[in-house]
Amino acid sequence: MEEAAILLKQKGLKVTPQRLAILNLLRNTKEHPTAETIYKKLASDFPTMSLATVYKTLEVLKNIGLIQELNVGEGSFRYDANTNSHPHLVCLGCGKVEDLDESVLQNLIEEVKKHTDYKLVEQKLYFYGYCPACQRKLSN
Amino acid sequence: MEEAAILLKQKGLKVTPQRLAILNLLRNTKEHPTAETIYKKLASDFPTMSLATVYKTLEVLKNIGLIQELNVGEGSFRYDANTNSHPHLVCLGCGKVEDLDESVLQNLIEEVKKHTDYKLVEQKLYFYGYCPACQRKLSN
DNA sequence: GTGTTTGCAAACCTTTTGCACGCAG
DNA sequence: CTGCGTGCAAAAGGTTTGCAAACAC
Repeated sequence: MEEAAILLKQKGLKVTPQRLAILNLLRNTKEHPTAETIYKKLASDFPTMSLATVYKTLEVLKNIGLIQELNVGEGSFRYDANTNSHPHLVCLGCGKVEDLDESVLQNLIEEVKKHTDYKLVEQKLYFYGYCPACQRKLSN
Repeated sequence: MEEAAILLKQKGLKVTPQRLAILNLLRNTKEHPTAETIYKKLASDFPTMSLATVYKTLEVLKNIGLIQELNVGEGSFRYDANTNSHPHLVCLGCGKVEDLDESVLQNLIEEVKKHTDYKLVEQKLYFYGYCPACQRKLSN
């Protein structure tokens, strides 16, 4: 049985083709797609699947901690199978969303802890700028 | 003439009571209100003002850089007259949103710059946790 | 006076919900 | 078989838009 199916079963969820497809799609991409994007990408394999099912599935996967929801500030959510609340780097030129690593995150958290008496639980960190390729385009 | 009016005039905008009220409200609070909250707070002074006007005004103020829009991840935007893209601290207990200072921000940005070749322009940083008061409530 | 802004209602877009049918276990 | 999951359509919630009337300048 494939890994995604095992993960679902472990959490006591029924393993349906739609759930497998959505989870696998997220686990195999670095693109942080929206619900709409996921829906369209799977439309060819699951022509009858509704957008509501995508949303319901994302909700379930989020609740059991297999994926996380990102809010880059676009009016719709993006989803990520990397559930660390790691920092994201958003390119203002081409719109792509990349990850920054965990080690950077730890340093950022340390810095904030020094300056607050909040008990920190998680964080959503988005840095916006231009990726190397877009920087080159701009300088032309 | 009051400061808010001067700011509007400088940007070539008509100075209307609604605009003044919204801008002043934002400049005199640390609460990061939503459009809805602003609307309700001003309802007693401006009973005929519509929510659409609040939104249109916020859009205008945002475009000329007098306020910024925050997305804490609640499904609605919050607004802030502090236009530095400073980090925010969100209390998971009581929902309040506080600011972290500029000096912390500079350290955070330095750390990220060390690890990326993006040209950074701005950032949206939200740290979630429990404020001291909510920590006390939880431990009871 | 003229063009911008307001206020209302309707439209919009993403996300959520209710419910009958269908499939996984 | 039993109940959870799906698909459809309708609803919801926040935000945006179109347009006529009102107002700033």
